[in-house]
Amino acid sequence: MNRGSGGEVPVDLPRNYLRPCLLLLLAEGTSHGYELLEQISALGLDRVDPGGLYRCLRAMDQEGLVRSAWEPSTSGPARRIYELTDEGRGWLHVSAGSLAQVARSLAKYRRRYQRVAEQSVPVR
Amino acid sequence: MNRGSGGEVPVDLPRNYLRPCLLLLLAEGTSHGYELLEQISALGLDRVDPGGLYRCLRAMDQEGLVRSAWEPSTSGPARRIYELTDEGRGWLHVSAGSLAQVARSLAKYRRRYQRVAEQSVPVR
DNA sequence: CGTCGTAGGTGCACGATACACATAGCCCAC
DNA sequence: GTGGGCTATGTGTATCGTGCACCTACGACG
Repeated sequence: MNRGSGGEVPVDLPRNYLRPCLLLLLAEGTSHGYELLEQISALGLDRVDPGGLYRCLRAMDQEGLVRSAWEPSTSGPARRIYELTDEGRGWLHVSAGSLAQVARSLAKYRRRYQRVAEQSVPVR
Repeated sequence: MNRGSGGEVPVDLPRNYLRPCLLLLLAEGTSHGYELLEQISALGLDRVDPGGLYRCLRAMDQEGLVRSAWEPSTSGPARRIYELTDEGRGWLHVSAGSLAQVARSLAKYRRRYQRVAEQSVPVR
């Protein structure tokens, strides 16, 4: 629902989807922001805003979901590497359950949508 | 999310989920705000804010996705009944496709989550 | 030198959401 | 007939997530 032309409808992922995605990637192994930025597109997020990603990581750091440390690099700027904490792992489980609930809701929507779609767009 | 206590993780439905839900309900038949408010919980939305719902309906009215008319009532206050337009029906189809894409993304997340969950929470 | 790729970050504005509150009509009980 | 409850539709406002633009810094390469 972008202004004006009734054209493209963006994919409208769940709110806060970035957080569980980052937690999941960090559950697979420690990493740093730039790398996560590249990996995250594999989860359906597309054109992730780097600023938002770094902000999200720092927020989770302050909340204790992740731990961070600077890692100097010989070739290029230093990286801040992130590691999942136990609390973050707990949060990951909870939000995975929450996302499963969202998926159930979407399935319910789909079933109901298909009923009305059959009538307005009959099989050919 | 809620600052401080890593407590409740709300279900975080897709952004703008209200719109496609209302369009779907209206595709099943004309209705008015109050009734939609009661029906919408069946789609997974829970504790929907009435104000937001009415605002959403009026916005869709202005955008031409729905048509509205006042219907006087013998028992109780008048209702504004909403009817889906052709444009709204088109929007419904598009957003249903978009939601399907979200569902695919969530499925991808789930598969990947289960891989890491198997390791940290082994089967018992 | 400039510029490209890596890496991390801020500022700001907009839109969706959440929460509180307002209004008005009808009906029933007291 | 007054007060409260249900139906029905809204407004006002704060908050928060998101998107876009922009900035800094380091190393390497030509």
